[in-house]
Order: sequence, then C-alpha cells, then structure tokens
Amino acid sequence: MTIEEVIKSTVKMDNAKKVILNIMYTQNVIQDHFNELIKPYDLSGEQYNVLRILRGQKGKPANMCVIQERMLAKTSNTTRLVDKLLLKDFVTRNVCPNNRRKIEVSITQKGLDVLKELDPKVDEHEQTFANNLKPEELVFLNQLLEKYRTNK
Amino acid sequence: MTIEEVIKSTVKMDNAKKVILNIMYTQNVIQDHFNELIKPYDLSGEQYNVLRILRGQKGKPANMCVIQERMLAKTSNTTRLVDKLLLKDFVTRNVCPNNRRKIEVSITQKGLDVLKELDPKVDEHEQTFANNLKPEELVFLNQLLEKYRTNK
DNA sequence: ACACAACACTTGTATATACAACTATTAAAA
DNA sequence: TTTTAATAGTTGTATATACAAGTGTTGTGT
Repeated sequence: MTIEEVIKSTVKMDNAKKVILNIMYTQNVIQDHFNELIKPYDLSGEQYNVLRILRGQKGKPANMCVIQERMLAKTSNTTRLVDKLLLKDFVTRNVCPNNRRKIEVSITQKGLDVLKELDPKVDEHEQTFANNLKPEELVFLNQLLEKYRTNK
Repeated sequence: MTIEEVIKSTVKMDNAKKVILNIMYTQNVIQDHFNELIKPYDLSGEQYNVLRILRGQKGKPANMCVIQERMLAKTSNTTRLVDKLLLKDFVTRNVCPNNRRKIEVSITQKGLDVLKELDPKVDEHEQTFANNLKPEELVFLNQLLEKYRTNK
C-alpha cells in the first residue's frame, strides 16, 4: 500500500512530501503493532524503553539525565515515567549519595523478569517487519534514514 | 549520526532492531522540526493535518470519519481536534441534513489563510530533509518503507 | 410497526507529550 | 565568603493519544 493510498490523497505529491508522510505513517504502524504486544503487560512504549535502558546499564544505576539522553523521544518526562515504573515495582529510585541533586534509578528483578518474558515477542515484532526486506535492503534503509537526518 | 550514537547504545544491535529505532527516531526528529515551524501559529501537528485534509476537499465539507481515515494517526480523536479548530475559527461544523448522524466540517477563509502562510515554510521543511538525499535515493527510500510495511 | 443492530459521533478516563516554572544542590565568580 | 550561575530533578498546565463506554440516528429483519 503506497502512502497515497493510505491517506487517500487526491493530489499528486512530490517525493520530498511522500518520504515525510511515509516515515510518519510507518512509525505509526510500528507503534500500533508494538502497543498491541505490550498491552497485556501494563507497560507503555516509553516505559518499556526506560526498562530496556536500565537493563543496558548492567546493574549500574542510571541518573534521570542518562535515561533521558538515551530515549528516542528527547522531550519525554522521565520523572513521571519512572514514577509509573516505581508503582509497579519494576525499578528502584534513590538519591545519589555523592551528588544529592542526582537520582539513581535501577531495574528490579521483577523488571528484569518482565523484560525477559517480552524479549522473544519483541524480537518477533522486529522480525515481522524486517522479513519484508532482503538483508541488504535493511542495511540500505538504515543508511538512507541516517543520511536523511543529516544535521538535524 | 548513526542510531547507535543517538541512543548511546553499548551493545551491538542487529539490523532489524536498528531499522525500527531509526524509523522511530527519524519520525521524532521530523516532528520536533515541524513543531518548531508551526508553534507561532498556535496549531498542533494533527490540527494542521486536519486543516490540510479539509483544504484537499476543495470546498466540499468532510465528515468526521472521512477526516479520520485520511489522517496518519488512525487513533486520533477527531472530535476534539475539530473542537480546537472551531475555537480558532479555522473550521465550521454543521449537522448533515441528509443524515443527521453525520457532521459536515469545512475549512474557513481564516483557515485557508493560515495554511497559505504556512505553505512555503512546510515546503522548506520538507526540502531541508529531502536535500540530504539524491532524487533516486528519495524514490528508493519511499519504496523501502512501503515494502517494509507490507501486510501491516 | 417494532426490535435490534449498525453507524457516526461524543464523552470520560488514564496516560503521554510539550513546555515552562519551580526547588534543591553544587560549582564558579567576585 | 557571599553572590551568582549551572546542574539535576520535579511539578503544573495544556494538549494529545489510547481506548472504552455512551448518545442519538438510520437501516434491517421479522
């Protein structure tokens, strides 16, 4: 399905406009698919993302600003995301003893368990889309997107 | 900047995962850029999108469901988006006389004026990104994204 | 004609995003 | 040393998104 078909466009669009809509729409499709996947786990996409970042710390706690800079959506409100994760006992939160302005957030065993349960489903989610392309097309798509973002 | 650099990933990712993150992140970058552009006009991205759809109707009013199906984010709440546009006198809203379940939404002259003022800025926004790619790369990027979405 | 399903839209609630203002702590400058 | 600036987070407000439940209208089957 082309992007024109998706938005039922009546007028012809140039490729610059088409690419933007294509990226925006594809992101929507991916996100809807992912939301379906995590719905039973009482996690939002960004909450999952924070957990994933914390696991990547391999035991080392992360400050709020570290979490922030590793998230895709740079404007997310990390405080409130961590609040939600705290309520579910997926993370712990403590004031950093060396610098009391900082907060140390760590993933709990319960958080690790839920990620582990999700891992195969997330892999499958990623593969479902990736399988539509040949391996070399996947590489090229990555290159094109990176180039498209140059200086932004 | 590669997607690994963006999210400061410590571990090596496969291309399937990279593509997803690349699309999600690129969409974020585009959206942030676009939000900057329309901020002075007191419009959100989706509000702009609704106005654009209404202009595409060329005078013919659009029902709520028509607007809905032409939007990128299929789960948007059209009622409340139109509410906001009504407050700014960018659209009119009337019950359809033939079928009183339906609503006829039309763009006003004020709405058309604001779109006209935005047109060159939106074009520039689109070109800024598109110029990073050669014309044939732009075409290929569109094809890859469409193929990537197959059956979704 | 009546009951009931389908349709088109609205409203409610919880969560998420965008952005500015605010608090507390630490570092730097005068 | 005192003031000021910078840093790290939090809170508030408005808007947007996700999703379920609700209202009114029209179409369909018996």
